[in-house]
Amino acid sequence: MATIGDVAREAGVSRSTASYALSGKRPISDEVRRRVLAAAEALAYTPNAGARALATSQTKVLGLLAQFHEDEFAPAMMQYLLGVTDTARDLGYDTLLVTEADGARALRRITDSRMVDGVVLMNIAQDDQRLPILRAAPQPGALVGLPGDCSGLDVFDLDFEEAGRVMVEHLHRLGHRELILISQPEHVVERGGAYVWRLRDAALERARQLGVTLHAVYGESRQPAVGRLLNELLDTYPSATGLMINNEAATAALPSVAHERGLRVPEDLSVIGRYSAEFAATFSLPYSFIESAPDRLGSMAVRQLVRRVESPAARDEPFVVRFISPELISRGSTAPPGAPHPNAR
Amino acid sequence: MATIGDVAREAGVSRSTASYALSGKRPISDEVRRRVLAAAEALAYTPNAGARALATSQTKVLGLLAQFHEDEFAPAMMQYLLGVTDTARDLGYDTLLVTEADGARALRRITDSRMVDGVVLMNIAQDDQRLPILRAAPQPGALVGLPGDCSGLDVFDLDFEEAGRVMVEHLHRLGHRELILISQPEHVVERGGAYVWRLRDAALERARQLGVTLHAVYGESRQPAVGRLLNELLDTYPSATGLMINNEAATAALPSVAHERGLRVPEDLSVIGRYSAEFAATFSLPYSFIESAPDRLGSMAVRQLVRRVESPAARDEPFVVRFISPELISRGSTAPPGAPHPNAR
DNA sequence: CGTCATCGTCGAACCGGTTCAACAGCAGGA
DNA sequence: TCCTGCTGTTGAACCGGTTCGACGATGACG
Repeated sequence: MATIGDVAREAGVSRSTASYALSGKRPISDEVRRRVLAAAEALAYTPNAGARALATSQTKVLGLLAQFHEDEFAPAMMQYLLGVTDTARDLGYDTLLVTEADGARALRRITDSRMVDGVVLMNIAQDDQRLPILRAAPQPGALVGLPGDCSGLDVFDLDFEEAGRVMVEHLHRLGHRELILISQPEHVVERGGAYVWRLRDAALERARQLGVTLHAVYGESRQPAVGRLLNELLDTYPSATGLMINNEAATAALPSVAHERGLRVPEDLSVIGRYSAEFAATFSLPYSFIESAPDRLGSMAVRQLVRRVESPAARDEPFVVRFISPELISRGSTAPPGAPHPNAR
Repeated sequence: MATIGDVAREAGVSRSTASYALSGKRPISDEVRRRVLAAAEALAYTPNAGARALATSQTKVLGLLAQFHEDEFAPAMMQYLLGVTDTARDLGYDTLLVTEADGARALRRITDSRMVDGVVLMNIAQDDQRLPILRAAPQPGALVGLPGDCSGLDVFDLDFEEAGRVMVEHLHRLGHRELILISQPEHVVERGGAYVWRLRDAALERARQLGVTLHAVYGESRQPAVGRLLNELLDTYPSATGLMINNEAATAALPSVAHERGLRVPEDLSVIGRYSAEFAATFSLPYSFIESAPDRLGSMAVRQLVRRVESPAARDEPFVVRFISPELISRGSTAPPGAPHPNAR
C-alpha cells in the first residue's frame, strides 16, 4: 500500500511538500502540484486513517450508541439509524454502530480511546447512566431523546407533550368525549423512557381541561400480547369513540384486530397514531398519525454534532434542546363519533 | 488525556516497560507490573486507538456494508445487523456501519484507508460490483448472501434452494396439488438478488417432479401494493390450496387480507413463509415458516472473518461457502386441503 | 546594486503507541 | 574468580501522516 513517502519520492519532492500539495494548506507551484497529484493517482494513494487520526486528533468517525431492547419495536429503530448514517456520510463522517448492552462501558471505550470525534446517543432514559460519561468526554455529544437533565449536551426530540395535546384536541374538536390512549409497555417506562409519560401526562392534562374522559393504559410491544390487549381494551371501554396510540407494535396490530371485531374506522372508532411516514408505508397503516420524524431527528443531531466537532467557536455555543413540532398527517381515520362513512352517499 | 508516557513516568519506568507490563508480551517483575497497573488505573489510561492502529496495523474494527434499498423490507434487516454487531463485540471488535448508496466506493474508502480489519458485505447481488474490490483489498471479507462468483471470499447464506424444495414437498405430502409462490419484487431480482430465483427455481423444479402446479409470481415490498397483489392472486388462482411466501412484506400483509376475504388458514389455504423467528414474534405471524436465521448468519460471517484476521494460518485456509439448512418451524398453518379445522370437534 | 518581502520547498519534530536489539544485574557452574 | 546464561528493563526506531520553522530563489523597491 502506498504511503505519502512513496508519493513524494515518485513526484520527486519531500513528504511535507506532498502533504501540502494534497491538502492545499500551503501554496504550491502548479508544476509540483500536478506531479504530486499524478503520483498519488498512479500509486492509488489513500491516506492511512490511523496515522491521520494520530496526527490530527480527528478520526472522521462518529459513534452511534443504540440499544435494541427486546421490548422496544425494532423496525421503528431503522429510520433513526439511517438518518444518522446518511447525514454523517454527507458531511464526511463514517459511523461506528455500538449496540452493546452496557452502554456506559461502550461509551467510555469509544471516547477514551479517541475512536470517534463525537457521539450520538439514542434510547435516552430519564436518568441515563451514559450522560455523565458523555459530559466528561472530550468529544461533543448529541442526544436523540430527552433526558431528565439536558445540561452540557445538545438534545433533539419530538415534542411529545404537544403531540399528546394535539391528539386530544383533534378528537375533542370532532366531538369525542371518551378516549383511550395506549402507551408503550410498562417496562419501557420503568427503564426511563420519558417520552411515554411526557405524551401521556400532557394528554391527560388537556383532556381534563376539555372535560374529556381519557383512559391511559400501558401497551405491549409484542404479539400476541398486544393483540390480546387491544381486544381487552375495546371490551373494557365500549363507549370510547377515539383511540390514540403511542406504540408502534400496537398500531401495527390494530388493523387485523379491527377486522376481527368488525370494527370500522373511523365510523365506529377514530384512530390517531404516532409513528413515521416510512413506518406507515411499510405496514400500510391507514391511520392519521403524528409524524415522529426519526430520520429528521437523527439528521439534526448529526448536523449539530458535526458543527461542534469542526468549529472551535461552535464548541462554546450554548447547548440546544430542540423539539420537532408534531405534525398531524391526516389519513381519514378520524371523524365525528357515530358519523356516517365519509365515502358513503 | 493520559498517554502511555504519563503512565510510565508515574510508575517510574520507561515507556517500553509500561507497554510490556500492560500487554504482558514480555516478562516483567511483579513489583513493576503492579506499579504500572496502578499508575494506569490512577490516570484512567486508555490507549489511543489511532496510535495503536498505526503501530500494530490492527484497528479492531470491522466494516459492515449494508444497503437499505427502498424496495427491500427494512425491518427484516435489523436482525442481520444485530447478529453482526453483537458477535463482533463479543470477539473484541467494533463495527463501522456503512449504508452508502455507492457500495463500491464506500468499500474502497474503508479498506484503502485501513479503517477496518475486515469487512462483512450484505445485500449481495449476483454480479456484485463490490466483490472485485474486496478480493483485491488487503483485509479479508465475508459475505452474507451468495453471489455468482464466490472465489476468494467466505460466503454464508441460507440454503434457499433446499428451502424451496422443502416448502413444496411439505405441501405436496399433505395432498396439495396447486400452489402459489410469492417472491420478492421484480426489481430485487433485477438488481441481482439471487436468493429470489434460487428458491423459486428449485421450487418449480421440485413441483414439476412431483406433478404439482406452481404459480410463481413476483411480489411487492410495500403497502398498499402488496395487499392489492395478494387479493389479485387469490382471485386469479381460486383453486390453489397452498401459498408459499418468500417476501416479508407480503407475509406481514397476509393476515389482514385473509381476514378481509374471510379466508381461513389452514382450512381454506395452507401457508408457509420464509422469515426469522424474531420477525414472526414482532408481527405475530401465525404461519409455519422456514427460519431464515439472520442473526446466525451474521454471527457466522463475523466469526470466520475474525479467524482470518487474527490467525495468519487461517488466512491461507481455503475459502468456505456455508449454507444453513432450512428448518421448517411448524405453526399449524398447513393442513391437507379442504381438511376440517384441527381444533374443531 | 544591495535590501527586503514573498513564494515555494524542505527537514525535523510530533502525534502515541509497539517492538527490537542491547544491556545491566544477578545466580549458577567451572 | 571469571565466564555464561537468564531475567527484567531500557533507548531507539518505526508506523504514516501533519505542521512548524527555516531557508533558498525570485522579484520589487529604494
